[in-house]
Amino acid sequence: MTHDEITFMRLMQAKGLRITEQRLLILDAVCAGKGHTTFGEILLRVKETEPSIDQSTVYRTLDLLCKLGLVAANASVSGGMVYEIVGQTPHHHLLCSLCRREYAVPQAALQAFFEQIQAEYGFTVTHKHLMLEGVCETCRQRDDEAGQTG
Amino acid sequence: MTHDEITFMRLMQAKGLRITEQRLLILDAVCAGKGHTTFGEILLRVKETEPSIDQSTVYRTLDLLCKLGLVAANASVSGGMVYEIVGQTPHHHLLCSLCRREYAVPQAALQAFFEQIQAEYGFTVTHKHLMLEGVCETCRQRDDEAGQTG
DNA sequence: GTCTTTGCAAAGAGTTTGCACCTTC
DNA sequence: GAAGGTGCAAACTCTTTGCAAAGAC
Repeated sequence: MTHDEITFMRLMQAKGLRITEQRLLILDAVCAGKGHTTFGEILLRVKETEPSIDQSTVYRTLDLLCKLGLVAANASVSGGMVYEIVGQTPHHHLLCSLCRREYAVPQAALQAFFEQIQAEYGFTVTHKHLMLEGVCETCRQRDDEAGQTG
Repeated sequence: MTHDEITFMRLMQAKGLRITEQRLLILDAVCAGKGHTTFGEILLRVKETEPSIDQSTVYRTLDLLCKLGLVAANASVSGGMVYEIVGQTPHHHLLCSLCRREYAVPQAALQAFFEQIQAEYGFTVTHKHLMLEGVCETCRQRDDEAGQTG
């Protein structure tokens, strides 16, 4: 069990909601994708195991999982939605705009920054999955080398 | 002239593109909305002056303005796109999830944080319009009071 | 006069909804 | 057995595209 299946079951029972094959499959599919997973990827993965599953079920279930706080939904750059399991430790992401790779950043690294915003603006940041775009070290070095020699 | 209309004209002429009534109107509409403006708001504002304008024109023009670097497009939390004039000074936003109000934050306030990310992760943040969700001071105080008395 | 841009309409993605049937508890 | 969940199909929103007419230079 790679994810909080027990948390899921407990939450469901507490709310009088049914635990179904489909819901477990969809939760699994979100877990299987490290980092942010697009809707299409989740649907594809779920359909591998159970082809009869409908996209409306996936949408409804993802919505439910978000409300339960097990999954976080974010609007992706391309317009669609991306989903991610909310782990024990809140964290954020660095997305390299060149290689499209994602790097996780623990909440601790942003804590000081959030506190500064709080102090200066009285604004309490509650953002759970911040996505910072930029250029990663690998890509930057590659670019630097290309620039030097050219 | 509230915005870089001259910059716009110069850019257009340099690229051999036509300066039209519609394009000026759409640029105005993006300027008129402080902070992030949704597509719907822009369309509405433009239609007030010129009802015959079509949404496809607005989409095409916004796309053009983005390519010219005059407007920045971001995926909003609700899925649609939001647009904003790219000013001289880069800045970011605090979005209150309770009152939906937006607060601008100068780039300077985030500089130290971006440098920390650079130092710790070798990652150069290039994000131009960061959108941080949270709770603003006004809403937090209201909630605090409600919580105390209740 | 030429080439770009526009409005219209229709198509295309992505997402939501209504409903009859099925499943979980 | 009752309440909730699923699949199907259709609707709905947001965005893009093709094309003939209109407009900028």
